[in-house]
Amino acid sequence: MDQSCEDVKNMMFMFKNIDRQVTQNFEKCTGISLTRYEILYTLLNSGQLSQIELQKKLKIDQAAITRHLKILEEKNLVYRNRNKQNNREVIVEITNNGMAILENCDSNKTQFFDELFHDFTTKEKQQLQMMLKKLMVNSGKQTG
Amino acid sequence: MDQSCEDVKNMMFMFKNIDRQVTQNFEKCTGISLTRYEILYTLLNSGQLSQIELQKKLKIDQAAITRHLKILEEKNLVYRNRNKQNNREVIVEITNNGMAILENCDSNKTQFFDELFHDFTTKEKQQLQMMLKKLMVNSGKQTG
DNA sequence: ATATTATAATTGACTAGTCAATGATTGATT
DNA sequence: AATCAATCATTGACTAGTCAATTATAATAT
Repeated sequence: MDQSCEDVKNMMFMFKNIDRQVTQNFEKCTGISLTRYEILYTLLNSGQLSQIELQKKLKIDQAAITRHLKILEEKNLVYRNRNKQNNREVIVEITNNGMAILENCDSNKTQFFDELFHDFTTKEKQQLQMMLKKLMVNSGKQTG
Repeated sequence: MDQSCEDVKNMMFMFKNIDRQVTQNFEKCTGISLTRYEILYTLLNSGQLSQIELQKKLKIDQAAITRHLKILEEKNLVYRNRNKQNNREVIVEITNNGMAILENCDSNKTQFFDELFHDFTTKEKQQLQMMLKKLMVNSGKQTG
């Protein structure tokens, strides 16, 4: 296999491993999973959202959203109520408890991210960000 | 939350999504999962390996390795035999069938990767590779 | 008004990882 | 030689996603 292809494959391998490591470490460090953090954070910024809106923002399957929210609701971190105007929808909202959780893990999270990127310049971070955006678009196009 | 931290969080989010997309698309495109492709490819290049050696190269859990190999063995893509010199070890080797599979998916794979990086310059790819290596190291350090 | 279609959430069955416990074998210590 | 510790593979129970089928509701067309 030619070198360029080998390199790309290697990058995919690294993607997988970095994601796994980061996800694991984030939870150890902050006490909340990265996805559930993301859900709470999105709700904090956007206010009330239906599950489908949340799904579109987070780009994970609706089934996964439903299950996460069930757990977050059990822990009193979100409220869920049917939309009176459209009974198909469930409207989700963060609770005070949920906000407190976000605040609590904030300094851990910051430290965590700082460590991860400690040997990156600001410019490098920008470049990475830009390249990731391109890959998001390209990988999104490949099917559907 | 400050902007830099927000950006980093966003990158982690993109990591997750790119990995998911790529993994999914790769399998659709080539007919084999990226991890199992990686296992076969590693065996092709390294010859016989014990499961623990494979585990160290792929950096995924031993349990996952065992399960993948079981399936690959059922499909006659690898051989597995206890090491006579050390009966704790299982020695794994790719079969001719396994090599054929790798060859078959090769052009699909190449096209797949080309599409994914179609708007990247060679230099950008190199930079990305370098940054991913740094992130691998950094994320590996954060715990154990 | 009724039948059809579309949308939103849920559930079940699946894949691919994790960790922790277990079993078998080997190596080291006394 | 017998015990104790370490190593390797396996298994079971778990998390977090996927897809496909189901249910309930809303919107549309006849």
